[in-house]
Amino acid sequence: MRTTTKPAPPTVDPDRPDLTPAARKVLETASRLFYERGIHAVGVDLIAAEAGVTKKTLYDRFGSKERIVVDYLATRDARWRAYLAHHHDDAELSPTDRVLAVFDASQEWMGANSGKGCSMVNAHAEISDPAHPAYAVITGQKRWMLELFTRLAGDVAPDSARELGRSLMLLHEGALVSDGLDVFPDAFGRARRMAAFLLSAAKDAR
Amino acid sequence: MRTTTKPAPPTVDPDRPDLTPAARKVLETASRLFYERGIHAVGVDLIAAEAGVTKKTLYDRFGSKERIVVDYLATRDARWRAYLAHHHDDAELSPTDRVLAVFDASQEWMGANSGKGCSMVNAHAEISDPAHPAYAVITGQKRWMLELFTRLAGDVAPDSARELGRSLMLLHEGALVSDGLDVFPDAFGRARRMAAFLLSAAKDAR
DNA sequence: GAAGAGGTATACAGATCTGTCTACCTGGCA
DNA sequence: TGCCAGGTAGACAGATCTGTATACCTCTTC
Repeated sequence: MRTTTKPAPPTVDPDRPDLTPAARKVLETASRLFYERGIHAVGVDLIAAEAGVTKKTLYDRFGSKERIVVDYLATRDARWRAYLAHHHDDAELSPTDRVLAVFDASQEWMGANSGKGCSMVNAHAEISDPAHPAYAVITGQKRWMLELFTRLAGDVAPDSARELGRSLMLLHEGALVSDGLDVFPDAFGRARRMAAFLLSAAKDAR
Repeated sequence: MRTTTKPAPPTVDPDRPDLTPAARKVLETASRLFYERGIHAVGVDLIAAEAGVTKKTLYDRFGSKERIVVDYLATRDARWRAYLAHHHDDAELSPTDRVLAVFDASQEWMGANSGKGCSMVNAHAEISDPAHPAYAVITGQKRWMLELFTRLAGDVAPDSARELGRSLMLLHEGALVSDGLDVFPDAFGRARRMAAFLLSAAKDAR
């Protein structure tokens, strides 16, 4: 990884108005199954059956399983970004609170989507070929998150934006995986407190 | 998860002297392929072919693919614990240095095993059934790591051992996944610095 | 009222996956 | 000498997987 190409904002519409009702049902069903059971463990027959749709319709709309996988990740990414934007628009927040709001949003998101961890990390575990079209979606989201944290950190302590951004990213990834493994409670609350500690230390060091 | 049963130390011998040479070759090959490509993406035919062994031998020794998966995770876990023990035995370290040595060991380990992240987390993404025998290996390792960090933290700041242990665990998980995703450099170095910061703050608060 | 988009139902092709079976070989050991 | 553990070689069974094909139905729209 670690290319020098730019952020890559071309995200899909989270509501997918381009899809027919049957196609939307397929994507929703596939997303749930992929997340709960893993990508390779879920076949197209199962997706079609659970979606209440014939396999022909599935292939007429998506063309291949690989395409459904890519759409699954891209749409979930788009929904997460929209979810996060909504959390940031909610009120006029201090720079520090805007950082902490990301951890709050993740906690709520994982609570709602009952957590098996990060779908991007999980997909990364199953996809070995960097040329796979899903790879760009996965790394794209992670780079977007890193840039988000770096930008938000810059509003708290401009001189250490890059350093702080990476540390916040590490905390967020740690909370995501810890929450999915469920080895100790309240991973996001903990990461949030640790983030607040880091931010206050960076502010004091000005 | 979050059972109340005890740690569960019954680990296998990392060198697996119980295996025949052909079986050891199978396990080594399977371990590499599972880690690089994912468990479901690798078939037993491929494992046998790459190991230079017939499929009959493979089934005579292991009985099922599931068993190879469990042995893959259990043996890797055992090797990691031995690797870590070796790092802790190396010299007489201060309590703080013993914590930081875990991050050093992980960095070296990932450097040698060229990282696609944590094999336990990756396996967790592919195994949905908690009754699967591999599940206990995965959660067992994570709980063991949490207890290790808690114990080591207790030697630095006894009053906050539990809290510190969880925070160190979160940092370590964050570094593992960040290293695997390769979205920013030197994740373990960063986690190590953050851990040192946390430990010094906990010591000052005594 | 013709056409086409978006469906259902179902069979099928071809590949791949886990697991089994028969037949044979080889070296160590009682 | 004979036995047996641990192999090789290779065919095969049965399930499952991705993807395609044929035939038909039902709206909406021009």
